[in-house]
Order: sequence, then structure tokens, then C-alpha cells
Amino acid sequence: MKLPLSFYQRQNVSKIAQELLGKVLVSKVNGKISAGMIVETEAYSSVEKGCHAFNGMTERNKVMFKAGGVSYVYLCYGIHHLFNVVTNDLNQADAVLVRALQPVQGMENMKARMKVDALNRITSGPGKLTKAMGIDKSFNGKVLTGNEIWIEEAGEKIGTKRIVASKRIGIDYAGKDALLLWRFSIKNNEWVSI
DNA sequence: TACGTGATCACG
DNA sequence: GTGATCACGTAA
Repeated sequence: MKLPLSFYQRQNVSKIAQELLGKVLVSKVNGKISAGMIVETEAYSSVEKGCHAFNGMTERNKVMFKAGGVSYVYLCYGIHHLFNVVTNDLNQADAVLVRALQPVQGMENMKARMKVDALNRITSGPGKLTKAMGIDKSFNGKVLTGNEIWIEEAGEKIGTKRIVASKRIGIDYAGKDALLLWRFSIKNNEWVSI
């Protein structure tokens, strides 16, 4: 079952980032379904320097200001598309970066997109998982209750004891906000990026 | 550890 | 217009 907009339209982005662990991200590209369980996330909020929206709205980050429940996809380092889930209310620019998945469906589609034969860690990293899932900038701003990309409730719920909190990756420019323990992953899951 | 890669951003 | 920057991945 797809997560409803009410799941995303809440204020505590760090809590939402933790609740997304164990949920299943699904994409449908050219009729091909791919799906993976979310095993690693990072929370971003406009009140801290790590967030793209810290200095207000720009052409790149404008979808972050929409009401929660849409995707935010942007190009990083000129090569990688990164996929985020926008949360919170209208004009509250919070988002959760999805950093790693454990494939659960459509593995053949993922391997084909990655041009590899083995499944080995092809979704263990924010840039790799978008490529494997077929997510690019055309997904920017898509509502997550539609038929192109969505997130489903999975069978298992990840308890607090199975969640590891750590510093977010690659945001040294954020000063003391880089120290926030806003990266969350499922303990001992082999698909986590690092 | 080093660097490719190109859109984006804050300047003029 | 222009130059610096960057929520990564791979090779070494």
C-alpha cells in the first residue's frame, strides 16, 4: 500500500527519515517496475546549513518548498542524480535523501540499467540507486502517490534498536551542522553505502 | 587520495 | 556572462 501524503506532511524530518527505513521505494519506467527496501537515509531541514534550502528558494530547490509527498531530484557533481523525499508543510523546505536500497523486485531491470551481470551492491549509494531505479531529473517534483514513483509500507517494521544514527556524508561545508546525527541506516544491513 | 563532470548559484 | 562549487563513485 502506498504511503499517504499525511505520512510526508509532518514536521519532524529526522523522525520521518527513520520511519522510511524498511519501506519500499518503487519506480515504473517505460512500464518496467523496480523496487528496493530503503536501508539508509539522511534528513535535511531548512534551518541548518547542510540543507539546499538554507539560503532560501532557488531554481534548483524550489520543489522542496512544496507540501510534503513529492520527489526532489537534482544532479550532483555533474554526473549523479540524487533522490529526495520532500516532507513537512507548504513552504517548510525539509527533505529526506535516500542513500541506499536493498533490491526486492525488478532486479533484472536494475542490472540492465547498470550494465552489470551481478546484483552486487548496485543500489548501495545515492547516485547508484537512482541509476539502477531509472530515476533522473524528469522525476523532479513528481507526487509520490502517483504511478511513476512511490513508497510502500513493507511487512516488517524497523525498531529503534535496529537503527544506527551517524553524521551525514559529504557536507563538511555545513560547519557545526555537519555534526548532526541525521544519517540513519539499518544496523548490519549489507546494502548500506559505507 | 585524486579527479571527472556539468548544472547551478551568487556575483557583476 | 563567468568562475567556484558540489548531499558521488571509481580507480589507485
